[in-house]
Amino acid sequence: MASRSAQPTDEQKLTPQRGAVLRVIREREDHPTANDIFESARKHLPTISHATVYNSLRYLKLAGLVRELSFGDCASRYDGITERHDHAICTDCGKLVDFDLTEAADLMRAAALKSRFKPESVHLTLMGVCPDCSEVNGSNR
Amino acid sequence: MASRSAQPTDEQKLTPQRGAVLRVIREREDHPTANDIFESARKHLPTISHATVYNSLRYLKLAGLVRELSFGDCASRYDGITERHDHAICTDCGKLVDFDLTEAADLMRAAALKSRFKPESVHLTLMGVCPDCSEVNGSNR
DNA sequence: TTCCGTAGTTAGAATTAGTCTAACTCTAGC
DNA sequence: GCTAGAGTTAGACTAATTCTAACTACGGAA
Repeated sequence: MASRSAQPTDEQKLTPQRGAVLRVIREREDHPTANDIFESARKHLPTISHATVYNSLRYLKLAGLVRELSFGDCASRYDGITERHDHAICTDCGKLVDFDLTEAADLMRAAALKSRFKPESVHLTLMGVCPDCSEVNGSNR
Repeated sequence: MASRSAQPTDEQKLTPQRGAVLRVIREREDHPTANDIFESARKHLPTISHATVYNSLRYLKLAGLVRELSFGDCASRYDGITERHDHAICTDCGKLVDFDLTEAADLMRAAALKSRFKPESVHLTLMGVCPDCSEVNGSNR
């Protein structure tokens, strides 16, 4: 996120700290926790504090630049891909993989009908065994 | 422990503490957090400890008697309904509602294909506005 | 029956994630 | 230079969860 201070938009608010947080999330293809981000951001910006990382994450989330995910383990994870997509979690090694289910629109409609909610977004999580693990474990699973 | 020492099955392991935890989860139709469960279980079993509740929850989860859910707020929630079902979360009031999407089997197949995972279960979360909230807020939303 | 090992429970300490707060810094407008 | 506002910082605080070590109950072997 560079330079351009022409328009007084949200971009103006992308301080060095927020930029560093965003860069960390975008540079990693895994889904780091807030703490992972803190550690990595400190490499670029040694004085950045814990609270700033959380503030930045909240800001970036509101600005729609990152997405917050949460799975069983209490620590939120962050994802720089902001288009709608789904996740698969390996029950063996815990790996988290992105994929996109094109049926999502239909899905949301069906879910909204069933639940009688006014739909905003839908998110699907597949629990299963990832290709690596199922290969290692062979057929005994 | 309750009587019947006939079959040495899993049921043998349902100690009073675990029974109390299970009862609490089943008696409530909301989705209590571990702490809610701890508080309620203490009413039946005043000496039960925090760690025992967590141990029991882990045991019950492994035994397939309860399900753990997790949403943004760090505290896991527990659900006594063990049949597969989906959840809708109100973005306005935070209410969590169960529903069942019959398309789930197809869904899982499609998701497994896309992600190349060996599927075990699929879980769908609809974010949206619940009937109550959308009624209150009327059309200005 | 007594002893021993195992499983489960207990209390409380420790750890981890995340929030809060008050002081500090930077920048813009006066 | 002074002031206000936004953002940052360090560190205290809170809540969720796990760990640990001592204790208890119970079943099987001697």
